[in-house]
Amino acid sequence: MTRGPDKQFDPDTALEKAMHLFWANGYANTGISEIQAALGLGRKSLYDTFGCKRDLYVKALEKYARSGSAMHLEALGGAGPALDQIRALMRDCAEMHASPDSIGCMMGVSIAEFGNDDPEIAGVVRTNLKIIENALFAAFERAKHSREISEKSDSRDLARMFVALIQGVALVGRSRSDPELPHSIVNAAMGLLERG
Amino acid sequence: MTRGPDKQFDPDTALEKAMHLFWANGYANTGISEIQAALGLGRKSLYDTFGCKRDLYVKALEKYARSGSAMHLEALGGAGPALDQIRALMRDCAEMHASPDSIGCMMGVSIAEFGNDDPEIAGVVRTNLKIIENALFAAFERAKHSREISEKSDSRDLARMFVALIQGVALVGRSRSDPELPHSIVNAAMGLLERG
DNA sequence: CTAAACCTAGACCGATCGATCTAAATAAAG
DNA sequence: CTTTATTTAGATCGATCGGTCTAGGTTTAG
Repeated sequence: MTRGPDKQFDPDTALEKAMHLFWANGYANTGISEIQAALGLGRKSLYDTFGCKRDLYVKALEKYARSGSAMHLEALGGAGPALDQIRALMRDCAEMHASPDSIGCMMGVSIAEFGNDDPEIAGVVRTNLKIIENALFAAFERAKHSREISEKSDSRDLARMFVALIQGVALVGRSRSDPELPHSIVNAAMGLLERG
Repeated sequence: MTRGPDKQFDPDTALEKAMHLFWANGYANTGISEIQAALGLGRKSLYDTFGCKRDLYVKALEKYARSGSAMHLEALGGAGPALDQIRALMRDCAEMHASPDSIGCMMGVSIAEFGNDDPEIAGVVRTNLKIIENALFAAFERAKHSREISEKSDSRDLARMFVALIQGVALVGRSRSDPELPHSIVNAAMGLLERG
């Protein structure tokens, strides 16, 4: 039997705002007060709902991983030519990180900040990257069988290379060096893939 | 006319140790006390020699950039088949980041932590990545003219893609996911390059 | 010797951090 | 109504941070 009002805020919306803060600024450079202000919550509500700062970060990272995985799986999952799907995915990636609003990829930011120090965080990142690698692997296998790419290609290696490329694109996007960079990178990769 | 003893420590050696700390742990997660302990210096000597923490970080980042640029320019600068030089460079990169001791690339770590917030830091990173891109560009141009790679290749795009790949390899190296990943990534890239 | 420059060791300061706690307001259940 | 749970606001705590400062030791120049 519950008494009193339900939560007057949506925990999932709040978590998403926290996710964006951690994503943009990293863990150490995001203060609890900053999170509190952005979420419009009292300190007690924050701790009651999400636990300590690190727990909140893990929840935010898991949320990012879920939405990222879903996005990649959707892009690579349907019917139709696999190479087209891969190309579309990479072009979207380039487009996103060519924007002056790009803040990179939270997976990459998390790796940079935590490396392998925190086992749970490292596990979330590894699992997510592996999911994307496997989705790309399946797509490359389909592309190979339908002769869209060379049969001499190693789909596992290609999948891993494209995961690395996505991380590279996100990184140069975060650095805001030159909006042309992401497009150059993807152009080169797709050109090689289509000719090789 | 100087009086008293010369510095009883080598500033360059000390800077290199600080560089490794920042490289491994990032800026925010490296404390002055930690640096002081690693360098074996008194706090006063530290501040007299290198200024505040951020100035020390910039000096460390510049040192990293110098040595990294030199390494890449040396690998790509000599005579001989350009494609072989590129392959050797990438294999070395994979080897380095396949090690369980890999801590990734300080450029990538710096981008993840600072993004575009600190203009001076962003400038150092951008300059360094541009130097490497240009060295790769020259190598790809040579490879193209000597028919080592397809004439249809865009050397500028390829150079940028390989910079992104290097950053991607370094990132997965820092995450210590799987020692095979860096080799897979480089195998795929070199395979595409040699066939495309 | 004295004087000056550099060193280490460590106290110290103000600010900020994450986290806890209290108090008052609010809203739903009975 | 009362009761209970949740809310926001904000005081507060101990720890840690970057940075400054003082004290005392050491080495070199004159």
